[in-house]
Amino acid sequence: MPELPEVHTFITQIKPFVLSKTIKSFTVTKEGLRLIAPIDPKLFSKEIIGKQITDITRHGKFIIFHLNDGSRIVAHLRMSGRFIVTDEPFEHKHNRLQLEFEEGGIFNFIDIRRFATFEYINPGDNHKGLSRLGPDALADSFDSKYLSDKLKNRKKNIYSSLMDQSVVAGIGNIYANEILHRALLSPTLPSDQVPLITFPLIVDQTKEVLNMAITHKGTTLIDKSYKDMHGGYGEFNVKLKVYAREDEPCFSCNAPIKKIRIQNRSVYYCPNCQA
DNA sequence: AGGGGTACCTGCGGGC
DNA sequence: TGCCCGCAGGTACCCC
Repeated sequence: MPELPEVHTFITQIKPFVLSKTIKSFTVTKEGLRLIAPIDPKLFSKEIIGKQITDITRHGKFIIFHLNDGSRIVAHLRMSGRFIVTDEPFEHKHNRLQLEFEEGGIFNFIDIRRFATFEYINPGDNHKGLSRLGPDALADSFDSKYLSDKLKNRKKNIYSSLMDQSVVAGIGNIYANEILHRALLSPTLPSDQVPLITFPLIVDQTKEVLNMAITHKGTTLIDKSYKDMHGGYGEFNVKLKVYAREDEPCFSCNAPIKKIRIQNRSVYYCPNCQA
């Protein structure tokens, strides 16, 4: 499940094969239609063919392909999306859409569950999802003053606040669990009751966990749903301290890790360390 | 306004 | 073996 570090890894891996290349053709399968906007493949093609990809950036988990006329393609991998760039057509049951380049190479967007998105945005136009985002979790503007101001009147629990993309962009379930463990905070603590002195720790641990995960090319869980572009697995799972460790001993205090449900998601924490 | 619930999908593992 | 159920979870959108 791609969160910020996995998204970052995909961008880094495809950049050398995609940057400054010109789009020659666009194809989408019938099942891939629900990913794209505009949904008419002919219209989509018309908007992007002949344009050059000048940059690929990221805000939270959104991926932005910048085209040379100021237009953009905004993509989101959601739970199961991934990118693979190949020399030849890539046969895969869940290969939903492809961009072929004049200079050679094919960009493939694989997505088993078809929750991912791939949207063309005209120059100067807004993207709804992007415009709702708070600062990127790795941006300098995400600091303890920002976070404490943002949360001081929120009654919702701290776990939900960290997962709220309009508060901070890029944190998903796995890393929210890990960040709270390292900041010694109970996931159920109301945001407005987080001690002021703890905010620098939350911010520091957020950046440390995410940067560490980037170094390890992301997290691959037992179900192996995440692979990088070369089919490699992320290696951060060996560093996970609470996520998916129900009943296993806490590495700090040996107490069994507890699993609870918040907002219909599995949340893991040490009831002793994170009191 | 803001919070809660649910839909969107597919694969997989567990229980019977 | 096979079927059914629940789980995985990011975001949009509905409703109250």
